[in-house]
Amino acid sequence: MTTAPPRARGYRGARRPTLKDVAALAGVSMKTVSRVVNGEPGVAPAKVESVERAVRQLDYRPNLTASSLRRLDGRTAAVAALLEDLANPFSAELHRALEDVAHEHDVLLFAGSLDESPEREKRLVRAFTSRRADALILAPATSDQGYLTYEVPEGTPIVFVDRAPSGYEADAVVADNVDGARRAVTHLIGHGHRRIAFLGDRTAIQTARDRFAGYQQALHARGVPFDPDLVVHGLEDAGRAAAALPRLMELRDPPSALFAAQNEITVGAIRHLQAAELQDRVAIVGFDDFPLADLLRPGVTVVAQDPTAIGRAAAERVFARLAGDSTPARTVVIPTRLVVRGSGEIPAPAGPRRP
Amino acid sequence: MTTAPPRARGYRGARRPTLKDVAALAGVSMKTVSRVVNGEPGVAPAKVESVERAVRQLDYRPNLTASSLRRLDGRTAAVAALLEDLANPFSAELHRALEDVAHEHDVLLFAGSLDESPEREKRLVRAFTSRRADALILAPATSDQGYLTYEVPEGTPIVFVDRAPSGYEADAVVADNVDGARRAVTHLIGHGHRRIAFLGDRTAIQTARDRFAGYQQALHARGVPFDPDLVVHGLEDAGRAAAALPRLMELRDPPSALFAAQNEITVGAIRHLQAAELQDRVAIVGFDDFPLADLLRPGVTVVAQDPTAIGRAAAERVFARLAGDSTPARTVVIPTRLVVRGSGEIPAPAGPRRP
DNA sequence: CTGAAAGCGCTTACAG
DNA sequence: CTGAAAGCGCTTACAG
Repeated sequence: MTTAPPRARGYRGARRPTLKDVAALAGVSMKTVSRVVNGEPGVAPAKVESVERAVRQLDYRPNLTASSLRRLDGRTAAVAALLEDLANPFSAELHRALEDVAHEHDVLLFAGSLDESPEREKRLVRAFTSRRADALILAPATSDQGYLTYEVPEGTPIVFVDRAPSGYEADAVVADNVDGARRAVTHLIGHGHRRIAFLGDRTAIQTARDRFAGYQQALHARGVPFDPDLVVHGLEDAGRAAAALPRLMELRDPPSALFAAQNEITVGAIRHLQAAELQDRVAIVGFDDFPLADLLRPGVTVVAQDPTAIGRAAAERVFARLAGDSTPARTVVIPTRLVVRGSGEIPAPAGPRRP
Repeated sequence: MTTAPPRARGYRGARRPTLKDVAALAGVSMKTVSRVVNGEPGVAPAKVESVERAVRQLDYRPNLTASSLRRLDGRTAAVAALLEDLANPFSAELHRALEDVAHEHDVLLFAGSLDESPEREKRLVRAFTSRRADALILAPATSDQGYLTYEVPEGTPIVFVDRAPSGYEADAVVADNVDGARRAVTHLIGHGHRRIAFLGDRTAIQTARDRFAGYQQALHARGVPFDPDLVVHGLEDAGRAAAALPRLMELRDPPSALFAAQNEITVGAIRHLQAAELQDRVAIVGFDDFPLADLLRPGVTVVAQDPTAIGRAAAERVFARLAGDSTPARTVVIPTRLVVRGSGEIPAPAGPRRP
């Protein structure tokens, strides 16, 4: 209990007043109070007045959980967002964009981090469903979301963000990962690099596989040989990314450029490059923008996703579905943008490598 | 509606099954199903078995909003966090820490950004209260929270984070803003600076005033004259902070050091220093750490708050109150930490200023 | 324009 | 160990 000072008015310490209490004080039926509280028309002005006075006097606040229980549509005006990690700037910006659109619709947001844990995803989906969230926005950690079929009622829209669904048909808003990665690597090739390392997250993650595919496609398109020694998967955080670099840089024929396929990986790689004083000699392009990328020296060239646009688009799909849109599931692809800042334009060292 | 494939089992397209449906299928009373679902002891094993079979067959999921409506304690197992801006790394980390503790208690989190808007704060407090959140965690945008007395029922704990309450008695978890600012400025004085600018947020914000007080105290303690020309308040974002610098640097007697009293302000100031190529000549210490502060050149010296510690402590207060702790409201002060990285150790230029 | 009765999906408070 | 009845705070579906 917080030790609040005694209340100046209204109920004090007693149970919260209910519709019934307001009705009794105003001398009308519960139904009339309900009409006034919900702004329904067709109530005599005098009764409206006396209900409003009673509401003020009692500090009455409607109980939305009770009203949603009885309402036919069962809406709770709450939507759940299940994202990768709310502390990561990508998820945080996405979350903020979702909040802004939800706020326009007077809808609140539940939020949860999945941390790449399929179990956590299932647990949270169930928790939000039990609380009757009106819709789910999901950046899945599972590789197959077939379980949603029996876990979530059909009336509850699900919109996937960042990662496309698998085993379940639903709207999705994703970045063009293959194309973005291709552009990043093509950019490096354009600056003369032929030894380009791939630094990626766990291959269980679809977007990680897509970015790897884009990397391979870019090499192939420009006739740059693919060398598995330059590929590192499974870099789950900045620390592991930094730790993976020494081995790469000590190869007989080390990479002259790095493609870091996720923001944490980019930061980890740069931390190592700076520690080894290689930041002006080894080129790097990252996938995902991050705050302050422009303030590092050199500035960090990235393929930027637009988490705000992704979030807004996802929220718009949610509210379209809630408004009754029953067209087939669609996937919205948000394009990426190459942001040139310096690190990606470091040229390959001149050498005998190219005939 | 998402266009899910036909369900393999359970209800399909029909309404969700209820306790009553399970009871009918299992051939027991609703009360028995309730007992099994809630893990209450004292049900014959055979009945447990047949209830569990019916639950699986129907894909029954209890409706938590209904159960919380009827329960005596009325708990919804949801807590609301009203923070400054979920996209700001400080709020995002704080939010994540809250989530982690809540998750340990099987409690979900509602989240909202206040954007320094008192109206938005009141609207969201009401929205969360209407949804019967079990507790509120609040980084207030209002200057007086007296309205909480009649807006939030006494049984609902409120814990303030980052900013202390005013006009309302409640637990709070805050950083030591005065002391942190004092240490930052003392550190700059220790490197010979006597012309130290203060770059602060709107003075309507208590923490902004506290940090300004710490700045003044440090000057006073070391006998450095206070010059109002070196003080800029009202810097609401990085852009305004950057835009405020030219005027300062063009003073007849410009500052040799900056104290940036918030992370966005620090970033804005650095953006200007880099653009003007002053980053190696003008010292800066920021309040609040931020990601990549160590990777800038020079590294950015900051007085770091610990948003994770603040969040954990706040969540712990919440769950202590929910568990029945009725001791007087307390304020937990989380100490700050000076993190030396280079920008704060740039010495004052030698000059005739000091006798 | 207004209200009495029933019911949303659960748990409580009993009685057996 | 089990269940029938009542009720949480609202809205629905009526009837007047």
